Amino acid sequence: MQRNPVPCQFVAALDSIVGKWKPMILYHLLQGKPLRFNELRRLLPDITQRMLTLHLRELEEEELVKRVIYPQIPPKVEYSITEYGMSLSPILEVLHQWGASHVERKRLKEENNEQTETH
Amino acid sequence: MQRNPVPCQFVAALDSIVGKWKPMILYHLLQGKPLRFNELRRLLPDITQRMLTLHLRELEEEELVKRVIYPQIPPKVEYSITEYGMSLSPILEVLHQWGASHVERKRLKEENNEQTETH
DNA sequence: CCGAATCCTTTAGGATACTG
DNA sequence: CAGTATCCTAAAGGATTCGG
Repeated sequence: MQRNPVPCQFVAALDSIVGKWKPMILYHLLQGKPLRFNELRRLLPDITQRMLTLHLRELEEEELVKRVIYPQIPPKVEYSITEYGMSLSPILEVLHQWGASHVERKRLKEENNEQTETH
Repeated sequence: MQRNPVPCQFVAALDSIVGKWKPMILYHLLQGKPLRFNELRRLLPDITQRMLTLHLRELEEEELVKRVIYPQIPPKVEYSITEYGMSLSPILEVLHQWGASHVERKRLKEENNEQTETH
């Protein structure tokens, strides 16, 4: 996208993670236990079937997530993290850390604002 | 956004970084040298004035970037990374690393595909 | 149970022209 | 030089319905 050879790598990385639900899907799968479609739905209460399918397909496409179909009636499909997907673990870890402190920082700031406003 | 208390921190972090040009703006400012509006434009050849303004305002809003106006004619404005913005450095570092290897991985895969197809 | 298909809304981003 | 203001397009995401 960008001529500049260095920063464009950020974009490549972010493309794999960005998507409204992708970090959360990866987070849950990184716990190690394979999850079925409806298990993921329950873990992500607000996601629609369509978005879950779309995001899982994209993650599968990039080989971050593996899809295993058990030929049964009723059908059973399990999603799990791939070995390559595990390499995202440090990224999500550091994102999570920073995000938590960022949220806390914002919260503290709001508190201060309220106090100075009411006095 | 999400009830689940843990993964939503990712979103908070990503919101600060995501945006077509934000990682690159941050990357350039993290070099340490304050940059003027048009200097940033030159570093990001394809960005429009509008998008540069918008993204800078958002980064400023989150106190990741500092804006200093020198009251002169012609006007001079300098953008620099804040101390808080520097805390993003490890994140961008790890994203950059992973992104680079991800791109390389894809490239190798394409190469293999071409070879097996032509034979 | 695990989706695909269709249609619709919202948001991000871009093109262009103008200004103190 | 460093922006605003307007208008427009494309892409992401959501709602709903249908099917093996």
